[in-house]
Amino acid sequence: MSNSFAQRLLNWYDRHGRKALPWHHDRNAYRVWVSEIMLQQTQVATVIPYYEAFMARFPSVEALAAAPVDDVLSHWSGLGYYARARNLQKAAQQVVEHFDGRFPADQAQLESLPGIGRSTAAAILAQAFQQRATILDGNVKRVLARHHAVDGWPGQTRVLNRLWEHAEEHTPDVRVRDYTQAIMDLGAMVCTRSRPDCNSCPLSNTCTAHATGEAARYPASKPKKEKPEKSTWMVILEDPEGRVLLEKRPPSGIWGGLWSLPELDPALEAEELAEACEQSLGLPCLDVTLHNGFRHTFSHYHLNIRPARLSTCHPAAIADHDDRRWLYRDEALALGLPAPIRTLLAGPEQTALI
DNA sequence: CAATCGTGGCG
DNA sequence: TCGCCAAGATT
Repeated sequence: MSNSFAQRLLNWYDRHGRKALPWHHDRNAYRVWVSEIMLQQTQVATVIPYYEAFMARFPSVEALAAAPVDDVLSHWSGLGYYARARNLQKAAQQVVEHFDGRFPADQAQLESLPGIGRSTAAAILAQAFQQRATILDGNVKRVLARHHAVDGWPGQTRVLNRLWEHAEEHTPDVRVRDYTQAIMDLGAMVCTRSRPDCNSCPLSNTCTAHATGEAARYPASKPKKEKPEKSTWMVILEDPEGRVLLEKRPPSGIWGGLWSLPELDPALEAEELAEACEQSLGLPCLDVTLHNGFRHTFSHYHLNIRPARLSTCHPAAIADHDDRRWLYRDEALALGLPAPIRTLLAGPEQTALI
């Protein structure tokens, strides 16, 4: 099968593929696993600096399992999808406890670990254990949707199953590790979302979409729906020494497990902030300054953040607690904070009215 | 099955 | 400025 789909891809990979990414050296299951989790819905260039810092701090599955969860989250701060970080540590603890610190070379056992689904388990099998397994990420979906002219949005189960079938049938018995990297690289470098470079593609001869000049039409885009607008008050409560109050967010939901500024009811009027602050936080509010609001865009809604800086007297009335702490701003920035909160705490003071 | 979960880059 | 979406998994 010297001219098979897989073989053409491997020949292309030998010349053009990416072989020097940070998780490509000292390759073991732990390093591959961490990279795969970080790379979920996250671009390679974004991941690289996070990966380097994370591996320096947590060089082994044992180190990760034993670390304080806030430490793990702080290394994830800014990456998004924070359930990945919490699941990562849970899985590390399970690997240490149930598998004696060694990742199982088995699809079902890998999928039993939190945060590892079908594609990630396959990636670990192929990349770390060189075992035949089939991945299906965004790149592979795009390559296969074009090559086989698969109609419909890949978010639909029906379409997804068809893509999985194509992915399985192309997976070779030899050089699976390189093949897995190859098909992702082709999607990232040649079969790109916009302006695919079909002239450089080793698969164009057999590509159905290319034959009809419709490569750009695949895969079908997600049906669009309106994004709801939500609002919130984010309160910078500051004591005379410049310390600010942070609260640990509940483990699930947006920014789960991260620290953030206290939130107040979005229905409140600006004039009601002082009283609401005293009631919900139990501290006297001496002064209120409103700042420019800004909008943070999520994948499925927009959050209008209205910051207010409140001053209070010395906070000795409230001792630090597991989920409530007074911190200087540089200390706060060292915690796991959502990106908008980091901006708010680090940014210049703005005094314009909302 | 559809909704949820972040952020930054890019056209 | 804005919509789309990226090495998906979970509920």
